[in-house]
Parts: sequence; structure tokens; C-alpha cells
Amino acid sequence: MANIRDVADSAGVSVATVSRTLQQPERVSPKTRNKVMAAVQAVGYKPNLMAVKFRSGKTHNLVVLVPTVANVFFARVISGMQEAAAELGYSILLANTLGNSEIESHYAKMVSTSQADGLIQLRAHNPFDATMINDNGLLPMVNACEVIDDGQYPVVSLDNRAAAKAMTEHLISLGHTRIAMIKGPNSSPLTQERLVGYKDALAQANIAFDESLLFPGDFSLQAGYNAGETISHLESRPTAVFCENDETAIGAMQAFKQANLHVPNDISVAGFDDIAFSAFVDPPLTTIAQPAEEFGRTAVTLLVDLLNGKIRKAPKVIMPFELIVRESTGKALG
Amino acid sequence: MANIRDVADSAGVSVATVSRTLQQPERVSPKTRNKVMAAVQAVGYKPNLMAVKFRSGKTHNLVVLVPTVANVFFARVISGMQEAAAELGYSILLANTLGNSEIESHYAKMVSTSQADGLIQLRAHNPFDATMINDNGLLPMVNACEVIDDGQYPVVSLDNRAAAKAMTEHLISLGHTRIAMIKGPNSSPLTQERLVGYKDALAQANIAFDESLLFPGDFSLQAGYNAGETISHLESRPTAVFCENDETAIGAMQAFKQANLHVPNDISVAGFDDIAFSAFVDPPLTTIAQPAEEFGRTAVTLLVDLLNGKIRKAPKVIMPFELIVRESTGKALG
DNA sequence: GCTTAAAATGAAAACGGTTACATATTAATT
DNA sequence: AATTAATATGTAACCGTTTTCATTTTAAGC
Repeated sequence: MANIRDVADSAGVSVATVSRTLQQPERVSPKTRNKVMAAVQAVGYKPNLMAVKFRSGKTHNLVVLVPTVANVFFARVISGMQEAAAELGYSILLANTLGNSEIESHYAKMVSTSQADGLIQLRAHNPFDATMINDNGLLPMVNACEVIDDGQYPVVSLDNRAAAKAMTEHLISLGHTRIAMIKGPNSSPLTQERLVGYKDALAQANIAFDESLLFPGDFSLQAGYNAGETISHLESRPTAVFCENDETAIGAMQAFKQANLHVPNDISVAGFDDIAFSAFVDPPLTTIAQPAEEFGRTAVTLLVDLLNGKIRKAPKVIMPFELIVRESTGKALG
Repeated sequence: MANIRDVADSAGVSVATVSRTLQQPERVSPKTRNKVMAAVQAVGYKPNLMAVKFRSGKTHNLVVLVPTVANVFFARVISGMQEAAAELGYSILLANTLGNSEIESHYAKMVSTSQADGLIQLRAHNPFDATMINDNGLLPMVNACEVIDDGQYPVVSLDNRAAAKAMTEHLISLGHTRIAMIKGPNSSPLTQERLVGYKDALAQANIAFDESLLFPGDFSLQAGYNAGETISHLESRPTAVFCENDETAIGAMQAFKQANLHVPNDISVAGFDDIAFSAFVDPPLTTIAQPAEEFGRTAVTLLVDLLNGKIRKAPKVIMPFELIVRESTGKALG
């Protein structure tokens, strides 16, 4: 494999000149520039990027911790990241962590061991531990989607409270008063925030909050199905169900159908995320759309700014949401 | 940041001894080993892995080219890869290529520029070009899922022909004779193979192949919906539709429902892949299950073997499939 | 044409490890 | 105890770049 010295010899210049030609062409005369470029071609030179990264101390790699790439919403976020990263000259190192702190820790180490410049975490959990602390303070991280908002790191999130409130208001406006909620994991701040928004809307409409209408879940199809089954067999059934994500909603709808309940006539169902499937299930799902790709783009941009020292105080970016009304929600009957 | 020399000084030994203690502890006496370990703790030493990788020439990174992480099937494959890679001490660099040759090329360069040891391609396309050829022959790659079988690279694939034949036989056994097919992109070898399997089954049952029953698609929900709509309005409608993946099938089912066709009474629908959603749509989808995670694990294992020179001739691994009969397919009526 | 500033280039020292080779120490053999 | 082999450690070269600093060349000003 030809190295920079071979190029230098072939071009009859020093290695420094070759390096400059490649990195900052304007600092070298046009004449030698041509000579060097020709030599690069001639010997088939390709810089050893491992050496470059080692020497320059910049890897231009960003680690992204994703709870699960199988989640369609995250998949969209990742697409946005990859786009932005490509534009900015960075590569994305994707880690499918399954929400496992050990796996997160493993990949987080890439930052403290100079294999990556920074990290984006999509879960509300700080993946760095005491052994990974940098001598000059915090390791570069951006927290997106599901965030811990302690002011230490830049954050890009949704106003989950407002979004949940908007959805609940939509259901109330259709005449529903007994509105169940299928939650995400309790450990997730998202779940807490959305619950608050749900309560906000109820309070505003003078509807008493009923704890027995809360059902556990974990954002999966199966959990939605299970909760849906439970709800189907309730003696006094709610007339609407607000699910914390679309997978849950789709699982629940399936359970309702199998119990011979019609959506939305017997029971309205609402989701959250607006994944691609949601428009193609029967009936199409009412949900909250999040700008997933934009989440990813913003997170990457923030992280790169952070790496370049362009950020003083950790910013909080709140992304907009949109209520998408389809056919899974309807007037409360009876 | 403390480096290996700081540790050596602190422990009162040479850098070579420190390096050995960390890499091959058995080659160093227990006494100095303890001294060194203590010093590592004391100065908070973390090896600069970029330097390690540069010097040793082994990055322990594997690039994976995925057409789209949003595809649920690929998401499962990736999970399997990550598992196997972790066990073998490798990291996965995931690239969401959108089937774009330029993006593929960008990431493929990581192999020729010593940023990654090898590559796994999930699409039937060689991402390496002339500029990336290694002086000692082929760059290390494994081709999985959708493969080009030219014998150059190890391959892990499904017997798509047999699987498509099995599904078609299932439909024929239910009495269907007019079986439509919603295809994937024509550029995909998968599509070709599955079409052959479909024809195999028809021929075996003495059913004439009817080109007008072939509909274009691209593995997306929308394409399935569009084809489904077209089929709904056909004057002589087929009684069954075999879709080349589950997304397509789910999209098509939605179109049928909107056209007031009952699945499976009016029309049977079959998919391919067995993604999670397929068990939760209405009706649950008959499909072909592929061992997705196993695909990933096998691909990684093969690539690592290849890197370690344990492979002489490029092997072809054929993974097993399973016909999953659910409720979207039923007896042909009328 | 001479002086001076600016631009282009080169020599060599990093960067932080690994590793071949030389040397010192310890253990084994007689 | 002397000789030899095995084990442990140290010295220094090396990997392929970037980058500082010194030097040379070119351009500018008078």
C-alpha cells in the first residue's frame, strides 16, 4: 500500500508538501499541486485514515445509542442523522443497545477511548460512568427524543406534555369521558410527561382522573395487544384508548377486533409517532406526528457544534408536533 | 489525558512492560503486573484505541451496508449482527444507504482506507470500485440476504425460489388458480428468484402462467396499496395475491378493505418475511418466516473467519425458511 | 536593483501505542 | 557452584500521518 512518502518521492517534494496539498490545497502553489496530484494518481495513494484520525485526534465518528433499530420511529430519526452527518463530514456509528446499560456503556467507551468524537443518546440515561470522565469536563453528548433534562447536555425533544394534552383534548371533543391510557415503561420520562399532559386535559374539562384506566405497556405490539385484551373484557369499558405509541395502538386494535369491538364505533384508539404503518392499518390510526428525521438532523448538528466549541450553554430544542386525525377515533356513542 | 508513558513512569517500568501487561498479562511477572495495574488506576489511564488500531492495523470495525434500517426485516438482521460482533470483539458500523450506490461507495471506502477491517453488504451490488482494490486481491466482504452469487465472496441467503414455490403451493392447495403476484423492484435478484419459484409451483399444478397477474412494487406499504387498488378494480379479479414482502401485503390488504373486499373470503393475501406487525394486522398474515437474526449472526461469523484467513473458498450458506399459515389465506370460494 | 515582506517548501519532531531485539534476571540442570 | 535454558524487562525502531519551525523562493515596494 502506497504511503505519503511514496507520493513525496514520486513527486519530488517533501511529505509535508503532500500533506498540505491534500488538506489545504490553497497553501501550496498550483505548480506543485499538480505535480503532487499526478503522483497521487500514479502510485495509487489512499491516505490511511486510521493514521490520520490518530494523529489529528479527530475521528469524525459519532456514536449513536438507539434502544432498538427495529422501532420504526427511531429508524426515521437515524435516517435524518445520517443525512446531516454526511453533509458535515461525519460518520455515524450505530449501536443497537436494546436499552441495556452495559451495551450502552460498551459503546460509550468509544468516546473516552478516542474512537469517536461524540455521542448521541436516544434514551433518558447517561451512558458515561465515572471511569469515562474526561479531565477537561464532560464528554461531548447530545440527548434526543427521550431526554434527561438536567441542563448538562444539549437536548432535543418534543413537548410531550402538550402533545398528549392535544390528543386527549381531541378525544374529549369527540365526547369521550372515560379515556384509557396504555403507557410506556414507567422508567421512561416520556411516559411521565405524557401522563401529565393527559391529566392536564382531563382537569381542564373537569373530568376526574381515574387511575384504573391506566394500563402498563412497553411500546411493543404485544404489550398493546395484551392491554387491549384486558380492556375488552372490562365490565365498564372506556370509550377511547390513548396509546403512547403507534405499535401499542396497533396491537390494541387487533385485540379489540378479536373481541368483536368495532373501532371507532365501540372504542376509539389513538397512537403516537405516526409511523408508516399507521396510515395502512384498518382503520387508519389517529396519532401525533413527530418530525423524526428532523430530530436526527438537529441532534447531529448540535453535537458537531458542541465539538467545534460553538456552544457555551447546553441548549434545549423543542420540536413541533402535529395531531393527525384519521379514522380510528370517532364520536363517543352511548 | 494520561498515556502509556505516564503509566510506565508511575509504575517505574518501561512502556513495553506496560503494553505487555495490558495485552498479554501472562508474559509479565505477577509482581510487576500488580505494580502496573495499580499505576493504571492511579493515573486513570485509558489506551487511545485510535492509536492501537492504527499501529496494529486491525480496527475491529465492520461496516454494514443496509438499504434501509426502516425495514423491519433488516432491523432484525442487524440485531443478530450486533450480537455476534460483540461476542467476537468487533463493532458494527451501520450505514443506511437507501440503496444509493454513492452512499455505499462512501462507506465502502472505509475498508480500503483502513478504517474498518471488512464489510457486509445486504444488497445485490458490489460496493467496491476500481479505486478500492487492494494490492493483495479482493477486499474482505460478505454478501447477505440479497446476494450476487458470482463465487467471489461468501454468501448467506435464502432459497427464495423454494420459499416462493412453497407459498404458491399453499395457495394452490386452497383451490386458488388465479394467483396474482405483487413484485419487488425488478433490479432485485430476490424478485427474479421468487418469480421462478412461483412459476415452478404453477407449472407443477398445470396452471398456465398469466403475465397479466404480475404487478409492480418496491417492497413498500404504498406500493402494496397501489397494486391492491388496481387489483380490486379488475374485471376478473384473482382470488389470491402473493406479495413479495409483508409491507406490500399489509398495504394491499388495506386497499382491499377499502374496496369492501373481505380477506380471505373474497381474496387471500400472502406475504414474505414475517415481520412483527404481520401477526397483529387484521387478519393476521400468512407469510414466509426467515431466520433474520441468524442471517446477521452468520454473516458476521463468516466475515470474521474471512479476516482471520480461516476461509479458503467463498462458502454459500443457505438459511432455512418456514411457511407460517395465519388467517389471511383461505379456501378459494366461487 | 536592493530591501523587505509574504508565500512556498522542507526537515524533523511529534502523536501513542506495539514489537523485534538486546539485555538482565531467575530457574533448572549437572 | 558453574553452566545453560527460560523468563522478565528494557531500549529503541516503527506505523503513517500532521504540524511546528526554519529555510528558501517569490513577489512587492521604492
